[in-house]
Amino acid sequence: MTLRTRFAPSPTGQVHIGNLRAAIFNWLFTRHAGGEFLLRIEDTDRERSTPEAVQAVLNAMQWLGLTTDGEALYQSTRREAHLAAAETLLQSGHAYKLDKGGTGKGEAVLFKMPGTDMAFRDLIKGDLHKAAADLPDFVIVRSDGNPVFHLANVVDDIHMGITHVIRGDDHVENTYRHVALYQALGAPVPRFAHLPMIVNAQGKPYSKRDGAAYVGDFRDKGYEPDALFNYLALLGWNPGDDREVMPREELVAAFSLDRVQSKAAQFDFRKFEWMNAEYLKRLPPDSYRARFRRELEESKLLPADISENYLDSVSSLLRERIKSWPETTLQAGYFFTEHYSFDPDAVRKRLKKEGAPELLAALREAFSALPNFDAASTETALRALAETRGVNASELIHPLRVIVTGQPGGPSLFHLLEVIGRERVLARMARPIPA
RNA sequence: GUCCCCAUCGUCUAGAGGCCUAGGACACCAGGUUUUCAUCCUGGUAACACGAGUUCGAAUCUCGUUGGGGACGCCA
Repeated sequence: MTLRTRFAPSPTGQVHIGNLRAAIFNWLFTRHAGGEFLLRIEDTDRERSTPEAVQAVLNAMQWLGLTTDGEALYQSTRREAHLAAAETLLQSGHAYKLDKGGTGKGEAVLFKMPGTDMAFRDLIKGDLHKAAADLPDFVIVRSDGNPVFHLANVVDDIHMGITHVIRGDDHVENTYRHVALYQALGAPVPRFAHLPMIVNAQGKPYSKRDGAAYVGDFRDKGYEPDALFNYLALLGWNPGDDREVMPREELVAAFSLDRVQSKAAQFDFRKFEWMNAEYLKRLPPDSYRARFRRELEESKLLPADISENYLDSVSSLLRERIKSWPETTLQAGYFFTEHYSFDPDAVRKRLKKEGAPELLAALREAFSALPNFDAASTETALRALAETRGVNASELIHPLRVIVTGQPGGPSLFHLLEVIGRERVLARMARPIPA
């Protein structure tokens, strides 16, 4: 029998990282075992399910590289099968009709629990039990004729041949009902694994109030999908050794459910950002360049007539310093416009300093006399001037950086001067000190 | 309220009776490298919730306490 798992989101909004992690764990587990990973869209809640939300699920999975086997199954197309199962249960005496509480709305179909204590072995939490008294009968078909989640879920899992149900912690209590349904339907009971939740600093379920909570948030903020994947894989699971930055194949090879934590984990944004930076560093040069270009275009920083050479130079200067794309493009502005902004603190500290304007003027003079304007030449000239004036080189370096870039920090100064070029550098050095 | 689950540095975690004066990573602090910021290198602060028991020996096993979380829908 083929090992088969599924991700069964209900498309009622954006994809939450908790759900995403469930998908990731399912995927990792399945790929490790060489089984099949299926997608089922639980769109039976007509009120809340939307096509946009379905698309969000699909987009999220594609962005993260969560490949599925076969077509997605839409639960709304399975209504007849759900109802047929209810009929079967009615016939076999496992279910009965009841006007619960005398609503007058008609009769609902209730599933009759076995009336015995129940137990199942969770692949993550171990042996779980529940007393019969705590396992009441429950509705499987509403009085309006619509099947309820528990029924639909189990019937579809049987239909799809799901062997391992890996889902969120919040379904633990439902599992007894589900097990009873499988048994009453005469179907083999799958293995269950319940993932602990992702919580915020207060120990409550992580929500949008705690920061980026939806997959789309991470994509919009320019984070790397592989970094999110890796970080989430490590939230509640570890390979058993010290590895943390792990390529997809390594994650697949190392994954096992018995190393999944049974306690909730807190999403640590700082560690995630570190992970993201690790992935950025490892980006192959050509993908880095393509991404850099795209980011610039999207933030409207890129002039139409820019030369590929110039773009190349800028991207390699910024490359070694990037932590995130937004941060990078924020730093890139002054390479493409003369209307770059000035950091007020830097201006005050470096340009409004006594003697700075005069030193800058002298330096400008020295720069214009240079036969070549490469990094080595400007550095030599600057240090020579410092020597002559009897000041520390940094007395020239800092004001120079601020007047040319507007920023207190940045890439190697002499190299960026070379990239920007003599003409523009001299022009910038001659501009009045910003207020 | 009832039922269930959980409990190692601030955070993610290693640890399945002696290898633990508890290891790694992020964050933080200090020093070094650097023209700056970042990177990078070195070092440091920091945890077994508490109490009983079992044992020659407990972070690891048992019980209790406390704390936290989840589920209790004709939602999914």
